[in-house]
Amino acid sequence: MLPRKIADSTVRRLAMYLRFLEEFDTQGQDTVSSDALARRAGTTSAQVRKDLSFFGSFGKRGLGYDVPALAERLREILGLVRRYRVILIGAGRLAGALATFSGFGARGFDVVAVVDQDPIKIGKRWDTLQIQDVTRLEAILRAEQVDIAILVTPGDPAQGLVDRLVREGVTAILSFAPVQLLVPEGVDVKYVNLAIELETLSYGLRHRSHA
Amino acid sequence: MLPRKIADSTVRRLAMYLRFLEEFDTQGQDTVSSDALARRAGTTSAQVRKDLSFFGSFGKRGLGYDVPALAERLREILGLVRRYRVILIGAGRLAGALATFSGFGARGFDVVAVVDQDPIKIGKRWDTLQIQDVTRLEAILRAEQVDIAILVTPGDPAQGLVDRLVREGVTAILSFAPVQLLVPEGVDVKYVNLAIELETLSYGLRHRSHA
DNA sequence: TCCTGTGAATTAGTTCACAGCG
DNA sequence: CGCTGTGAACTAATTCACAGGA
Repeated sequence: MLPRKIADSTVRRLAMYLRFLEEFDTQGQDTVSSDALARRAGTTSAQVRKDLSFFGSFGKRGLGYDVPALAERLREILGLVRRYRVILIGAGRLAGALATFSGFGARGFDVVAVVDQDPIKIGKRWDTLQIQDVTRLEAILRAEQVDIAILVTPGDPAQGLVDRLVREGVTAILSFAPVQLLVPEGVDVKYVNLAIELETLSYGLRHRSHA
Repeated sequence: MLPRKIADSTVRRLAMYLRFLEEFDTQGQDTVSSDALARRAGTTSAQVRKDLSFFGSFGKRGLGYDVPALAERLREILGLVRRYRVILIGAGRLAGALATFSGFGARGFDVVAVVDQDPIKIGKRWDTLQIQDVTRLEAILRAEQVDIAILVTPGDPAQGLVDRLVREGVTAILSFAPVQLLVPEGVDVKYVNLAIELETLSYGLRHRSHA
């Protein structure tokens, strides 16, 4: 039911399936086949069934999957039956966009604190959030019961900040900093690196046009 | 030398290697081993050598790689020997953060236009960029010789906008819209989906703590 | 019949291990 | 020596293909 190691790619697809199931649910569709779900998610029906099979059998042969039931199962699998408390490390423009992005809240992630090192930014408000001094990071992490940290800083200070997060027990980090972070076993870091996405597109432009 | 199909994961690592080579170069280090580069990039020396081997042999046995020379070769491979013209589709907060993010310019990507559909936003300026009406999209794409489009809209209008981009010959798209886009063969779409990153972290939190 | 669930087959990606060159 | 370059071995991920239940 909960096997040793599920591939990251599988987990990401589950999150996508959930999104599309919610869409189908809103449209009042109460049943869906692996094929329909696959088409929506840009994959194959076998992939959908295999992904789900790691966690159990949720479908009815000849019929497909019950949309709200499967959605609920995926929410459980993904751990989305509770809300998560998120801290933003860094208060630049990107952090501001993330802080005020209502989509996170809608999906169960609440930004509960923002910190920065810049005295000019500290004290300013973004909606109901006040930018706090990063020197108080440890106190904030404890007081706010933070589950997830989003790192939105330049590369240089990133590792030092991660060390402090880890020391306080944070085990889930989403980093926009363009550096490879060193973390101990048991700490999960996901990277979003926009420059690398663009460079990958650049590679494709060069090589597809020359093909 | 330029083999048929290089894995996306390989291309992304090449982009990372380039970043670290530039770092080494700045520090005046003129030679680097696959092992040192691997350590910095969070991978293995065999992986580094294999990744590079798809494109040729750039190292010296017993010595390693010449830092500036390998960096230059990677820039060629990735197509970063020229600059790219980027359009932002959508003028929300995230787009604003991207538009004014100097990191893109530093890596060869120039934001040359921003469009939006909202009359309140149209005409406003972000630095030197003026937000234009999305109805003029086709004209702008032609006038500005756009290479890459970054889609920063809600999910609903995304597919329609992509269709228009594709019709005008855009073949490289970076999408922040939380939907799967349908594009013809030859058009390359990369996705950045922040909600899915967070949900993947959520999965890890749930399953590691229960292990 | 239709569509799931799943072993088996296949393909893709990574790591090993060593020959060979500087 | 030391470290690259690369087939071969291995591991991971995807796809096939079909038995079997609704």
